[in-house]
Amino acid sequence: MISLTEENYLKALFNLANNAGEVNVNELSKQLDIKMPTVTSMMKKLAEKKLVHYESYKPLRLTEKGKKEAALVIRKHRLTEMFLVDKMGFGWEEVHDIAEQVEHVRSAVFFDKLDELLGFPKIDPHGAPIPDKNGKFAWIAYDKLSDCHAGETVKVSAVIHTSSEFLKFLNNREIRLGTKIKIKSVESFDGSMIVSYDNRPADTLTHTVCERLLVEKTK
Amino acid sequence: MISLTEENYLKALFNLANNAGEVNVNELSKQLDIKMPTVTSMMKKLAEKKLVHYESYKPLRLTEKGKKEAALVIRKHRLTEMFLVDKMGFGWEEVHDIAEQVEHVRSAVFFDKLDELLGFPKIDPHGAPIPDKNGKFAWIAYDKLSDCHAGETVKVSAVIHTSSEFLKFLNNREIRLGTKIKIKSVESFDGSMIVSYDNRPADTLTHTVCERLLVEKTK
DNA sequence: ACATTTTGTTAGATGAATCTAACATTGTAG
DNA sequence: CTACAATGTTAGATTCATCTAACAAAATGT
Ligand SMILES: [Mn+2]
Ligand SMILES: [Mn+2]
Ligand SMILES: [Mn+2]
Ligand SMILES: [Mn+2]
Repeated sequence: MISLTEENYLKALFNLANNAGEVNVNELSKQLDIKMPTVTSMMKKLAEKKLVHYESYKPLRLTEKGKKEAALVIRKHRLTEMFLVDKMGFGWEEVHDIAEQVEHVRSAVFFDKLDELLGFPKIDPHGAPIPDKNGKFAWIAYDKLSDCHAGETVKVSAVIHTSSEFLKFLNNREIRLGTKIKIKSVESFDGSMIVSYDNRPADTLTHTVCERLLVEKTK
Repeated sequence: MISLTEENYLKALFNLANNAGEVNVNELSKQLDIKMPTVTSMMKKLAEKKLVHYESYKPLRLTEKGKKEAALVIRKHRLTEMFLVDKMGFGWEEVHDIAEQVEHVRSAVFFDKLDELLGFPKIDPHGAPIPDKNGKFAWIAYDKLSDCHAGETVKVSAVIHTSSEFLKFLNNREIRLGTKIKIKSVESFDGSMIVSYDNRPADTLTHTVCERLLVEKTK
């Protein structure tokens, strides 16, 4: 049995590990806003349960079992977010905090029903993939808008760092998943882009914004 | 701030208090499946928070504040159950355990949205009233089927003791809210009733069943 | 290479919610 | 009215998740 608290640690570990596969105690501590000694002791507990590999002073790594359990929590989170947006009419900027709680509901039928009512969605409202019931992800390789070039037209496919503030900013600019953005020019000194989309007047997106938008190139 | 645990105690107190307004430590202990000393110490804590009146060896009573908070938890529970049945397609026998968890989600907008999507329902899937946002109940005075007489035709309006087993029994008999039951005869020695409804063959309902069905008399 | 900073661990304390064992009060049945 | 049963409280222990203070290891920079 994995407690609510343990589920949150596993999810945070998984999300931080994305590239290297390794996470520092310090990083995890900051991510969860929990002090390092608490994290150390929880890591020992999760190691007992064979969910993480733990050795003193070494970076943390999820075991295969840990990765699977983490993926299943992420599945519950993302199905919840999708349901809140698609079926309940919430904005994509409103759903994270609610999903952070609902993801801990213990009921297989509940999440199966969400999945079914949503038509077995593959991505969540922020474009992130929803793992299947075995915890397998269908990773999709998107480009950061900030890595694209003047003259290209791209489709917004996902957002990273999905803080409510950033999502509200995108709402103001009327940028959503699916928006086709034409890159007019790129300022080489600060990486900001002058873009147009949806017949709006040309607009500037800062490098910070462009780094957080994942896109697909359209030919 | 009222913890999840405290919310469950308040709800149990409220539900047990229905008539007398008073609840024994022992009753509450059994209801929650928590030992008496634990209940006593929680009562002292809730008394500190002005949610219950507590005096040693005296029956427990919710304060007005406690009643209101309890009603608001019940509101969240019942809105959740209603949503699960009406909007998600669960059976009325499946929803209690899920609602028991979802009721603790901390998000006013979430429950407001449920309420709105449901069209501000007044009763839950078991016929129980849903308190308003101020914790006020619109009590409806129903009769127990067991208090009705041969020859009367009544409409099932609510069920009490909504265990999954009892609800599945009603499913098998195709008895739901709204079913019109004609009382053919009452066995005086055991209180069982021979009834007919929905053009089904006459059927016997034991006293135990009749006590748990709340009905309205139809003229 | 050493001093300093950053990161990580150990030890011990705390608060919430639970338990058992022992004792106290209240209610009840002869 | 007394004895026994039922109910309730107190005291002390446990588990979980957290913290702070002190110490230890690793990384960094001059
Ligand atoms: Mn989220
Ligand atoms: Mn969470
Ligand atoms: Mn219920
Ligand atoms: Mn509950």
